[in-house]
Amino acid sequence: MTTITPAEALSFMKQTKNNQAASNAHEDRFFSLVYELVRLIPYGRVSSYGAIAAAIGSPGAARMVGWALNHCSLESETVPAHRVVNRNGVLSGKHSFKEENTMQQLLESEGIIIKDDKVVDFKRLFWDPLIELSDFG
DNA sequence: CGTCTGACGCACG
DNA sequence: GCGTGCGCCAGAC
Repeated sequence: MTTITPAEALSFMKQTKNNQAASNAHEDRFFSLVYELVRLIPYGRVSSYGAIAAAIGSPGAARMVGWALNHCSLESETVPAHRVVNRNGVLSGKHSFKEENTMQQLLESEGIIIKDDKVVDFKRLFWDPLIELSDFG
């Protein structure tokens, strides 16, 4: 696995933006970028599919982010996929984890309160790559 | 091929 | 604030 710094992530993001024409390369990077970016979500914080998609230069590809995380759940050991929820803070991906309540337990173990499959105080805990990483640009 | 189905998100009423 | 409809793109069939 490759652990990257926020600054490197920003660099990736910009590269992706410029490479939108090269669909193959872009497609290859899409998965990697999703994983790299998700790894950057701090402990005890959460982000959304749409935010991740937008951050890697593919706004509107939120479904692809979810698809990438699900289809390649092999990386679940190294990618904190449980920290990615939908735009409402709902744990829409909980069914793809090992147990029905695995995702919730992982989040709760980080101090995040979950009620009715929804992150309590989601607004405050939300981590937007485009905003949080801009400090390093 | 056409169609349906998603770990989604936005516009609209 | 909530339900509905639609756009989105990739895969399954």
